[in-house]
Amino acid sequence: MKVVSLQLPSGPSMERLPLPFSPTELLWRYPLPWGPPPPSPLGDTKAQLPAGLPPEPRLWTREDVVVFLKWCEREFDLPNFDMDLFQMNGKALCLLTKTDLGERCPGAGDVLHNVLQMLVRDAALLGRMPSSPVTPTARAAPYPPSPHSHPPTPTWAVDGFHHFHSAAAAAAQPNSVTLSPAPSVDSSGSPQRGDAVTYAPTYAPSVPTQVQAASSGSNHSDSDEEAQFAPPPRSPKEAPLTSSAPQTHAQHSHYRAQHREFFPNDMPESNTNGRLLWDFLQQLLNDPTQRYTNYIAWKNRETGVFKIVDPAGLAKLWGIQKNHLSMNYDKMSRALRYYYRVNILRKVQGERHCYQFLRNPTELKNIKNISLLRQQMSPTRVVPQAVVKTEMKEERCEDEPVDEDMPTDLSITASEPWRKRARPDPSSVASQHDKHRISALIGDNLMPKREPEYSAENYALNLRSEKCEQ
DNA sequence: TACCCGGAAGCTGA
DNA sequence: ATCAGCTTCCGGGT
Repeated sequence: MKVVSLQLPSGPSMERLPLPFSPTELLWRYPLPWGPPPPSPLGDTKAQLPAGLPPEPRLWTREDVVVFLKWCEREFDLPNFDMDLFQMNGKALCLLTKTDLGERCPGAGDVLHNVLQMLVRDAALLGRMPSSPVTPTARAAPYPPSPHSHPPTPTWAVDGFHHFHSAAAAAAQPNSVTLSPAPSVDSSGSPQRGDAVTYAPTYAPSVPTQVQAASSGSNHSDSDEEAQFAPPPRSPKEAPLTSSAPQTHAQHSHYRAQHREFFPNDMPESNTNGRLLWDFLQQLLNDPTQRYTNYIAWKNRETGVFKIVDPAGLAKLWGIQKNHLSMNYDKMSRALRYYYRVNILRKVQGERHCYQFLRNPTELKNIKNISLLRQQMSPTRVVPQAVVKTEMKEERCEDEPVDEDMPTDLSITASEPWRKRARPDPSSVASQHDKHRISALIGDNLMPKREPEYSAENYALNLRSEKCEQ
């Protein structure tokens, strides 16, 4: 993997860790490595590690761990930890899962876990991405809105984020995307303001772009756009939010209250924290402040259709999220294509960089749970590839319901069976990819084949029903 | 040329 | 050790 020189916040700003944001909060705070970070609401005086504490938690001694925990108690208004349960060095501490931490410090495990994860990640980022000034560049113009763009459909207030965002707004909590602290209990997000297609033409770059490109050696599709990289889209409304949050103890407490509201201890594993690509995309798409619409934006939220506005930029974000800094759109799109076969996504034909979620966030969220049942489920119906190709030649339009007999075997081109591309002998294909076939089982089991639920229509329907459930 | 596709193998964290 | 979910690379089609 190529090492990228990225301009990351360094020095004091990195030591003043904006706790208790998640590891990936770094990304959301500093949405791009090639732009300076926005002011951190938590980043000032209070939220810095005690002096002398190494920034890399895994290097901490037992004493350091104690110092850290004491600091957390103060800083985040956490109940006092039982230090006997933390007789360990930093490395061991970092190996504790959220559940482990929750057992040791009920009510604060998730906070502690997130803090640790962020520290670890920050340390890793610092270690591998020395800052390197490069020539500032600026995007000449925002991505032109697609002529097919639909007007905003500000109706998706359907999930558990609803109250969170309200609270967050009340607390002037900026950057509330918080991919990782796990609001992705339901990753859909629920913007309180206008959403959907906003290609964010309002952003006026005011800071130099800092990028030393990962793509200098990576695949096509990066370099050209890279030369145009501008700072992340930031809607004007973000600025006041970002800058108006002095770091106070009360706000730590407030954050904590929100945090716990979102991540009650009895459901610590019910999210993917943006670690999964679909979740990552959903959270960017549903960012309440619409900061990522220069990267990815809904074209039609009701039907789950979205457009990757800046493929290279989005891929980089994803790469940062996953610590694969050589990520590019080619690779990321491969991951997206794997979602075809499990009917999470499909390509919108004829439109570049346009995809459609075939499942709403709640369904996606449930995939994880349902997967636990896969062994109890009936085996996958295997459809011979040749048959599928014959059966499904007709191209579907974007909003047309998917064929009820959508093939789901992984060896089958489920996403676009109308493609007439020559394929290897189906029998040989069928004997391959056992590993991925397991994934297909999960997908299959999620999708009763007689229910056309993966249609755009049903996507919207599900959204509405979710609203009702709220 | 960029996008798009899916096969194949490998990696990583749980 | 197993598995999910990618990541990486690739050859080929549009």
